Amino acid sequence: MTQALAAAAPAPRLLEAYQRLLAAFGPQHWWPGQTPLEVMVGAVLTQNTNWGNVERAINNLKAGNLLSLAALRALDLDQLAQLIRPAGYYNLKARRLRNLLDLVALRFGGDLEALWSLPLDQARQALLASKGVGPETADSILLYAGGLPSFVVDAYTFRALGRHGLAEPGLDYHGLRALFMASLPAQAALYNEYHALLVRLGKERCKKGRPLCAGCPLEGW
DNA sequence: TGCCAGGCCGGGT
DNA sequence: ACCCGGCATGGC
Repeated sequence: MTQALAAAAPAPRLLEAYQRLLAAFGPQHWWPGQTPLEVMVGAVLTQNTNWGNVERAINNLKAGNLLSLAALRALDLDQLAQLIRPAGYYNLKARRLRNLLDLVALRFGGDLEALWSLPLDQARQALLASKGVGPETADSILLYAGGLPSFVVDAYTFRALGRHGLAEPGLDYHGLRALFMASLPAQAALYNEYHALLVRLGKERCKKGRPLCAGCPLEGW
């Protein structure tokens, strides 16, 4: 009974974990990007890639005044690839960006509000239909560009929840996302901060470079 | 110097 | 249903 309850009721722990992280690290002010389009571009560019490299790529686009739907779609694939080269996987990501930009232009008439206005599941499916947009990229776009309450799961989330026993092992992306969304009120501001805090936690390293630091906000709890 | 970073896809078992 | 290789740059 006690065990069943503990396994079936992670909600209070997930909320308390959030409160601890927020108390320890403070607000993270995500996403680091000013416009919805910039956030979308960044979401693709940051796939398996350090954010510092993404910033270089985005700065290239900004420097050319290219950070608009029309300007980006006017580039040919090789030009785009060279501009985003610092972000790595640049040929691949140029195609992925093009797919996504085409989706916005052709299916939504270039109006992102038309995308955000859909029911969450439909907006998510629309993004996932774009080749190169997987679950994390889709949820990042929905949450950080669209302001919709779609929880973002990433590698840090898996590690943190596993390490601290906050979710049963073996949950996949969908399972973990569903757990968060069932455990927390559906508030974009909360999801925004929580994911950012989990990334912050993941980036924390003790001085020896090991993944678990003394003084971790979730340590021994 | 090697390893890693806010994934995703396609092909093979 | 998993498992794996490919994709690429820059920082530590």
